[in-house]
Amino acid sequence: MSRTASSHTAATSPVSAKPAQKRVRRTAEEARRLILDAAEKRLATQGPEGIRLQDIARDVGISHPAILHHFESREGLVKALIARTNTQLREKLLTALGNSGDAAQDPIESVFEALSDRGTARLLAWLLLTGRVNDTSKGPQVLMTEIADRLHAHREENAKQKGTLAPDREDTFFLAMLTTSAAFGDAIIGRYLAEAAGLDEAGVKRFRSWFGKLLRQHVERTDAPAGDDEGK
Amino acid sequence: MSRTASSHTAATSPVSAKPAQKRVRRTAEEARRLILDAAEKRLATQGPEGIRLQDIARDVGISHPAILHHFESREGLVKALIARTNTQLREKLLTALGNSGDAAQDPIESVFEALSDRGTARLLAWLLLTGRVNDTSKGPQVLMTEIADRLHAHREENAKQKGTLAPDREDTFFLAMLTTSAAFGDAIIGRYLAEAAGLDEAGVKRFRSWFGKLLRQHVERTDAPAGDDEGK
DNA sequence: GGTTATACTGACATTGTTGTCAACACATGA
DNA sequence: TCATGTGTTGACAACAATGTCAGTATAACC
Repeated sequence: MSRTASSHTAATSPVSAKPAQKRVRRTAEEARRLILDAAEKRLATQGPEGIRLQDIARDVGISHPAILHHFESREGLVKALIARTNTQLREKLLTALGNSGDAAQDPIESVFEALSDRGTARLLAWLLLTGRVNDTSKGPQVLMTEIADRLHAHREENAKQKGTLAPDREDTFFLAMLTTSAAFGDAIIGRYLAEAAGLDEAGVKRFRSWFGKLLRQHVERTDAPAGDDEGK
Repeated sequence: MSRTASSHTAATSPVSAKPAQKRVRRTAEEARRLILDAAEKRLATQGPEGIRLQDIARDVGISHPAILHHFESREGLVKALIARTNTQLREKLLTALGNSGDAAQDPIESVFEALSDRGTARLLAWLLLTGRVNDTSKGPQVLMTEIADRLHAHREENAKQKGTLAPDREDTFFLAMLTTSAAFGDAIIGRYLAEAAGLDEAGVKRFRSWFGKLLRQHVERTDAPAGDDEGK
């Protein structure tokens, strides 16, 4: 209640010698970037409870009100982090899939790569688990449909060229769904599974190409002219 | 500092009329079960931040110190929850896979079923994301290897009966890893993916059997005598 | 050099959450 | 009916986390 407002101004008077007041001042953009980087790292390593303003502030080397200055609130920081992660993922995936000309040598591994890089999937998994996706941006699920659409167009074109039957649209969606699910699951439990199975890094890589090959074989067979065992 | 210890004992004296003190008293086991149920529900819907003693206590209809009485600390509650979830999952999976005689009609769907039931995978995903698995029990990754071992034994036996080549051990592990990863990922993002793809409940079911078929075809081809395109 | 805008800080308020403690109430058995 | 064990509670302590605020320091522009 009784506000002792004098404490601050009183302390400003030259009590002792502390004139070396070198304060770092960044541009707002730079500061936001650094804060988001630190938050992302904390989140990826420690989970949601790792996003604490004080800790992040210490990581960056600022005081925690500075974070509030740039992001309004903790929730604002989280939303900004979601937005940035989504756009980053989008760019990564789209360039990885669409840039390399036609067939995008191995889409599956690209997806895994993009998601495992920096723990993006872990981060997104958290956002999905806390149900904070519908709010800000459209989220990864929309990205998945975009990619599925591209893939399907590609398959249809191939079919037309070869004169074979166009594949079922749902089949392509299932492919995309499986890949996305597997990538997310891999981000969460992959580490433990590999460890339990006694796989080293090369083994994990083998697993991914095994998966890629599995899907490729499926596509080849499904898109083949003689769809003999399609019905069963 | 100065403890006003009198407040409580003083209030006990008959100030007004409140003799209707009906207090519910459960067995310790029952109380623990109810508390774990409530915690599980909170965790599945709201994430780790949803495990708050006060909230859980309100859900059960008790006071929060009662929880501490049964579980020592919040962390103790979490560990008990992990342990229970693991054993439940273990029982569910093992009965689903091993009980139905020989081939366990469709192991993949059983795994999905077991993991999606009650949000078990969501719960485990949390525990994995927060890195709280190595502590208490062995966790789902060990369970995966057990299942993989069973599956591999089954495949080897089949191969011996048919006189074909025994499949690569790693192939079976990859099958198990993919299934586990996909199931976990599905638990997290499956809802959103299905929504984005415009799938209803029947569509989700189709997806799962599509996946099951994909794996079955792979097994059939890999275990076939003529391994012609195995190398590529 | 002075003015302005704003990134930034220290101290504090506020709120929420875990954990402690003494006492209470219900069940069981003597 | 009394004694004992223990499930249960309200009040409080201790601590941590977010958010507020007045005021400071730095960069840019005049």
